[in-house]
Amino acid sequence: MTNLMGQGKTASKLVEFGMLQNIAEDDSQHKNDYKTLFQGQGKILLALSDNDNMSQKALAERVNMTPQSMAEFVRKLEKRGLVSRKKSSTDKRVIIVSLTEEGRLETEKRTQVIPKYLRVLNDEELNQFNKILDKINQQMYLDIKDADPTLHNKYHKLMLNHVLTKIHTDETKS
Amino acid sequence: MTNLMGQGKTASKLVEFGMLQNIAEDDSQHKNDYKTLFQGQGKILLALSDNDNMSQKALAERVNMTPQSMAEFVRKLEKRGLVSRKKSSTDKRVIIVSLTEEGRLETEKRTQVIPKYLRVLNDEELNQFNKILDKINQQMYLDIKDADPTLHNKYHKLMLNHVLTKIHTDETKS
DNA sequence: TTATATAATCAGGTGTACCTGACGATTTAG
DNA sequence: CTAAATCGTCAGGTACACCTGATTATATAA
Repeated sequence: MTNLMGQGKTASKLVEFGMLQNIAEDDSQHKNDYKTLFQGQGKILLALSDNDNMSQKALAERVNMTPQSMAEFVRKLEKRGLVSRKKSSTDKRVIIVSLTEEGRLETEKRTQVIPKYLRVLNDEELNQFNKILDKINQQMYLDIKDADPTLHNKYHKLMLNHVLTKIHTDETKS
Repeated sequence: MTNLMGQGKTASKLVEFGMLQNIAEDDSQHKNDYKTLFQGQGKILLALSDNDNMSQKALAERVNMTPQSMAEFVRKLEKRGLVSRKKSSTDKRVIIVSLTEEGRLETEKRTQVIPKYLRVLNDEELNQFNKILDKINQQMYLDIKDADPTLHNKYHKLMLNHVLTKIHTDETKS
C-alpha cells in the first residue's frame, strides 16, 4: 500500500500545517483570524458576500443555525458597522440584512489575504498546488453532499464564488 | 506579476479548503475536531505527546498560557481520563502531568486521521503535495521565529516529531 | 531562621459560539 | 374574520478557551 503510506505522510504534514497556522495566529497582530472566518459572525459575512439582502431566517437556514443565534450575530455585526438591518416593505415581519460598504471591504480583506508563506513556492509548485487543492476541494464538496445533501445545497459550490472571483480579478489587475 | 496572480488563486483555494474543512466538521460525527486540536486541552495533549511528565508550570510556558489556565485544562483532561497528575517527589510544590494510556491513544487517533479527501490524489500528486507542504511548513517556522523567537523555541520544530514519527511508522507498517 | 521566590489553587471574570423556550407582531388560509 | 403559520425578539443557558488577583504550600537564599 504505497499510496496509504503517502497519504499518511501528507496527513501528518497537514496536521503540522494546521498547527503552524494556529501558532502564527496566536502570535502577532493578525486580525484575520482563520478560526473565526467560518464561524459565527464570519460565516454570516461570507454568506452575505455571496448573496446580499437576505432575511434573517434565510440566512439562518443558509448557514445552518437557529434564527435566534442569527439574530444575535446580526446584531453584533450591526454594532460593528458591518451589516445593516432594515424592515422589508412587502412583509413587515422580516428583516433584510445587507453588508455595509465597510462590511464588504472587511470581508474581502479577510478572504483576500495572501499568506506570506506562499511566496516560497515557485510557479510550477503554485500550479501543482492549485490543481491539488481543486481536486481536494471538489472531493470535499462531494463528501459533504454524501453526508448531508441538504447541507451541501446550502453551502453550495457557488457560495464563495462571489468573493473568490473578486479576489482573482483583483489579483489579475495588480 | 504572474506569480502574485498565482498566489492569489492559491490563497482563495486555501480559504475554500478551510471553509470546507469547517463544514465537514460541523456536519457528521467527526470527533476529531480540527478546530480544537491546537487549542486548550488539545494543545496540551500535543505538548505531552512530545514531552511527557512535565510540571504544570513548564507545560504552561510551553504552550504559552497562564498557569491558572493550565491548571483548569489539566483538571478537565484528568476528568476525561486522558492525563494523570501526581506530586513530584523531589519538590512537593510541583505537579507532574502525564498522559494516560488512554490519553496517548486518543491523541494518536486525533493526529493520525487520514482525511478521506486525500484518496483522490494519485502518487505523483501526493508527492508534490508533500514537497509543497514541507516548503510551506518550513517557511512558517521561519516566519514564526521571525515574529517571536521565544515562541519559536517553545513550539520548536521537534514538537510534533514524536507524534508525527509515530504516524509515519504506523503507516509504513500497514 | 526569616524573608523571598516559586508552583499551584481558589475565586471570579470576559468573549464567542451556539441552543431552547416563551412570546409578540404580522401574514395568510380557511 | 378568526385561527394558524411565520419572522423575529426576549430571556436565560451551556460549553469552551482564555485571563487577572489573591492566597496557600513549599523551597531556597540571606
